[in-house]
Amino acid sequence: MTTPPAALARHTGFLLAWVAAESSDTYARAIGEAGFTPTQHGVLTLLDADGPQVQARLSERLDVFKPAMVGVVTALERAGWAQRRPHPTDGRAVEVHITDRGREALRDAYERAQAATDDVLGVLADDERDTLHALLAKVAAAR
Amino acid sequence: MTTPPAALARHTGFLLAWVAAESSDTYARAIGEAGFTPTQHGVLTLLDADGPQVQARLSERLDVFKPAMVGVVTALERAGWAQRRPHPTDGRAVEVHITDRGREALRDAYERAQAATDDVLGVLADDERDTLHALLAKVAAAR
DNA sequence: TATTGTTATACTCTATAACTATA
DNA sequence: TATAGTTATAGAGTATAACAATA
Repeated sequence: MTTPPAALARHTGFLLAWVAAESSDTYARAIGEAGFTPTQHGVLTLLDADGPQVQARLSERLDVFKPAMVGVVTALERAGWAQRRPHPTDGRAVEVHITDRGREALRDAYERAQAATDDVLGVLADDERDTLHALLAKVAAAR
Repeated sequence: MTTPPAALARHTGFLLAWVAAESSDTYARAIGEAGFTPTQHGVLTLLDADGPQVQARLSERLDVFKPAMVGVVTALERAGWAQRRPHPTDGRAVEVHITDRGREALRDAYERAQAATDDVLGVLADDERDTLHALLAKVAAAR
């Protein structure tokens, strides 16, 4: 698809979905070149930012079902980007840790993701882009 | 999920995807109550705005694969919202027309969709909402 | 009795291939 | 040779149920 049909572009909700789809596709392709799926990238970003976490918490924060998270963490472990370790106090739980190689891969993916976002939002001036970000943040914070 | 993780909300691309997902879910639920799937709603909106169209064109404009469009149009036909008619000049093609009942259903769905968008974007002031729309439109037009 | 991680399974959506009839 | 609509089918992604171990 090149550009959205005028009849649909009148609705902000449709525009939002359309632009997000373009953005998501571009982003997914970019981090895919770094070896990540979007969910894997999300998990690793959370581990990097907020430290080791239990799978159940990752599932909840990323809105990914628990059975799906199993495969995601296993994939990250096989790539050498994360490690499962027994939880210190809760014998049921598993703590997921990011590795040094995981942090490296994350930096690589970050640069690619930035380039992808620039590709989509590049038509906007810097201040327009800031405004868009602020508006979206306001909507997100209210949910 | 309640609100997006701070580590991810820094990226405009992620925010876009997150807000769009919220918006799409709310929108899909709203028009679902009117009996539509999002794609059915998109097809009928195009037929209403731009007149009868061949399936191949609908597929292209909505970025839906041709085999999927078959089922969508069949569903619209069964609901009495659209009709397939032989194309006047091209014997291979089928023209899809919206019916009066389809227009009625569309009006119903439109009100529900508006309410859904209001629910998501309601935190924004009117001028902020206009700004958001304009920025998204600018990005979409540039693709 | 509830929760964590897991396996198995079902279901929906998306995508490809291939066939027909027309062009 | 190419295109429109269709059928069949394969595949990815998503959701549910149920189980073992632990709380």
